Amino acid sequence: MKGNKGSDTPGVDEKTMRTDILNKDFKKVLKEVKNQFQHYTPNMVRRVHIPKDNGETRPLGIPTIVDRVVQECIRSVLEPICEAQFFEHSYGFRQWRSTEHALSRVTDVVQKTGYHWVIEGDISKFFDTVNHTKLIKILWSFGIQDRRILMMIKAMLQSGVMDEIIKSDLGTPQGGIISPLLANVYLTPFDNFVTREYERKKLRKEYSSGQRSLILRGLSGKPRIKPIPCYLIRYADDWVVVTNSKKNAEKLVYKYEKYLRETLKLTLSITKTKITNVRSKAIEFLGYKYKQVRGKAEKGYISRTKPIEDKLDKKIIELLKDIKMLKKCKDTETLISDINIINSKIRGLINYYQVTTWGSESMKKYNQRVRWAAYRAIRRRLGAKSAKGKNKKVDWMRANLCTNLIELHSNYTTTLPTLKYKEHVIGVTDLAFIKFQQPTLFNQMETPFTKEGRERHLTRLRKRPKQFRLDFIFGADAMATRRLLANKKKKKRLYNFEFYLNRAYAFNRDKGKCRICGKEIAPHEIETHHVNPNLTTELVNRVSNLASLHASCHNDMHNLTLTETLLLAKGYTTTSVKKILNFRNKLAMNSL
DNA sequence: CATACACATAC
RNA sequence: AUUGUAUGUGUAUG
Ligand SMILES: Nc1ncnc2c1ncn2[C@H]1C[C@H](O)[C@@H](COP(=O)(O)OP(=O)(O)OP(=O)(O)O)O1
Repeated sequence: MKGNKGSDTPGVDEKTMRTDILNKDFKKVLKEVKNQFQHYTPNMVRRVHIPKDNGETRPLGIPTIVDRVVQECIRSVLEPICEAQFFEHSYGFRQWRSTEHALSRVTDVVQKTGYHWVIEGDISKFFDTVNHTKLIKILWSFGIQDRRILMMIKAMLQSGVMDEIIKSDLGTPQGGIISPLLANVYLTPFDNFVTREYERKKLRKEYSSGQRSLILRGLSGKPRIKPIPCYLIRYADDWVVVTNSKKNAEKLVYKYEKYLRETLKLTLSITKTKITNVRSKAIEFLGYKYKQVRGKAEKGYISRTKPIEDKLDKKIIELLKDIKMLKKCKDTETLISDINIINSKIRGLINYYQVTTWGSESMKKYNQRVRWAAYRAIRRRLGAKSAKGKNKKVDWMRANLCTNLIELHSNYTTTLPTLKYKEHVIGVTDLAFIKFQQPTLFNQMETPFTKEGRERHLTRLRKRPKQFRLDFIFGADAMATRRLLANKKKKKRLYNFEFYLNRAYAFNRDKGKCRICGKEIAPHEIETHHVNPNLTTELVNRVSNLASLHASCHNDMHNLTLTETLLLAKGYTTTSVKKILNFRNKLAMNSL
């Protein structure tokens, strides 16, 4: 939560993460949060309207920091329970799943089944129309039946909006920490409704299409109509169903609309819901366009994906505006840092669209405009003569000669607008440096909620597992924490809530070893030293200012009567002594 | 190897 | 000051 951009944006009270959690006393914070769980009365949410992409506005509901903490507590226990019951091809708001997975699922289904009639569904004002009582019932059906938890969730949902009179029993705040989880819970019955007749039944024989008899016999022996073949891919309230004919698509839309309206009290925007033959027209999903086109070989179709043009258009216009602002930079240093920001914006766009087969073609349309805008803006900033003569500061340089983004730029000899400053050659990166990456399907076994799933994840990313269970060593009831709390003569300013959090990260960084003697530290002897205790409250407890030590090493380091020779006599190695002296030096220097 | 902080995208 | 969940990239520090 503290890493969130909004952590210093208050709700209806004035409280922020920095002033009211991190800088506060550890025990006080714990107590305040625990108190919330006695009789939970959440604050109202603060209403802020932000512009949406389509010109309308989005009403945010910003909870107070304490309410965010409480919501996070509840989210973290509910999530594993819910996850086990979510639909496998729901990709929104879920760990380790992404838009890329959703997109590749769509193309994969279409390619392998040959079905090319697609329904694009859109639920109006989704978060704002979630029905509270229905939601609680669905949670119950998920097996979440603890009255206390359900009452707290109900309270969160009903805590009205500041400055708005009407208290309704509709909606979960856009901005609430549990809202995305609740949204997926709420649509799970819909997932089941869509998939239970066909997709779920066919799980074992995935994709084997069309060759079964038209009539199946149910248990009663009564002939049953063969279910309409259909596959659902959902991302939050945005969903796509792939089926085999226009007629069937129409039937399904009819059924789905009725179900959503009658059972979930949601409106399927009929005007926005479209039925498309992806062999003749593209669908739009998650910022991507997708259609099938004839392949080079006579028969068969291949997938083509690309960015939605007008969305990309808008982004590029924004980008060009930013680039033009470069000419207003105060000095060369801010110019460089602004170029880096421009570069990360360009990289961001490339990164999102590199999974599209036609991404490169789309980017090339804007390429030249962006390059020249950048060149002119930098030249304007530094004056016309900076682009003339032998040692031009502003110049076109080959990408592989730039000193920034080396890993990327070294693969290209395209010229880029560059700025030379000291030893650096800073290039404005190019939209055309987009390289198609085949989007991957989500591996259903790879989830953070099982031991095996976590292992698969680590091996795929070629990472090593975390060595320590930080919550065991540093949790509120852990030995190291109790010992610290028992220590009476500690300075309040240093030992605030942030310290309790960050000492765990420092310990992990130090690999559980003492920064003085290099030996492992057992849980009962961990102490965390402030390298420079005189920094401001915001800086003292940064991980970079903390060092994990043995309690004894820590003591000896602070005990100035122990001279170098006495330390050696005590059995410290020469390198350990050096480290002790180093720490002492830093303390002495900074206390001046 | 780790964390923290910028940017991007989806909803 | 524009909140949240998720994904991805880059830079910096040890
Ligand atoms: N920036 C955001 N912050 C918080 N929640 C968001 C944000 N963007 C989207 N959401 C959540 C709340 C939305 O109800 C839900 C679906 O988003 P979206 O389809 O874009 O709008 P919407 O369903 O609220 O209105 P509509 O589709 O009628 O325009 O995702």
